[in-house]
Amino acid sequence: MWRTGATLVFGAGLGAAASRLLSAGGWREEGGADLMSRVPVIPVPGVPTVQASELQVSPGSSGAVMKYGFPSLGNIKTRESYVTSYDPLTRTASWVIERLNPASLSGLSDRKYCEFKEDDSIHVFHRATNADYKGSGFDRGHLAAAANHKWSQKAMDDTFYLSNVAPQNPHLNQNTWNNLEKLCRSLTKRYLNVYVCTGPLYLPRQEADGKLYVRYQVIGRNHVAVPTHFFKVLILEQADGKGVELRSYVLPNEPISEQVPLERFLVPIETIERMSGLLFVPNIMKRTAGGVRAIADR
DNA sequence: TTTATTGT
Repeated sequence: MWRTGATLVFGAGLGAAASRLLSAGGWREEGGADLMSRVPVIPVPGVPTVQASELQVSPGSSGAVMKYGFPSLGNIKTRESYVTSYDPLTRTASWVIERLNPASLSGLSDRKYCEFKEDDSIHVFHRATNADYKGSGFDRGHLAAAANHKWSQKAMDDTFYLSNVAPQNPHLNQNTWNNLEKLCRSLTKRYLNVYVCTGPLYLPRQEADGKLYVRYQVIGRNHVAVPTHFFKVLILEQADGKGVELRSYVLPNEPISEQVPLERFLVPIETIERMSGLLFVPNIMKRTAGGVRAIADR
């Protein structure tokens, strides 16, 4: 069984497909086959590539990884393998962006040389520690995945900062979430670059009194927040230079049968933007001539 | 293969 026990309810204005996908009773999709025709894989025609000189929103030297802009502008950190925004309240990242291509995926780096470590750049009041996770029942789930950065041991090491980690259901992490990470890597065979933005979500649920509450567990002495869900936004650059495509996923932080196809978790990017407080599409539109075209349920 | 934790 993979459906959520709790009822998920979102605010007005969500796309029909999204509200159907996330409707009361959990994640069972009722739209049938035509749901897929109305959801994600968004073609973005127009400018195929953007020159580095056009980058203006990038604080620091985040470079090519941030080509499509920042989802938010607080607590930005740039590491060897990713750029991230840290949320001191939850003791985990708001989002992490990485760029995958065949070069980033190949190399001799090995996670056996890596250890999860505190992020000393974060104030000790707001920092997760390994002790927080120990015995919690949750995995230290990577946001930017280690195997995405075999090109450099330093790059792989940097994914082991606990600021790039969130408490994740072990079954989810080691099965369906792992499969989603593998899918991201396999897409580098068909696309020039795969930009991946990953983060936690803390979604409201309807409780017994009929009202909506955001409720999440916290673990350890530092009260590291356990996300209710995780998102992944993929920006896929076509190799022929014709433009980019978007795909965005939301998965509940609970066991999911591997029998459930990943397509079942596709959602319109606007759904993630509303739920997360982040913005992706304005950035992408700024970076492309044609903008985001024709999403049926937008 | 990659994702991990726990115990010795």
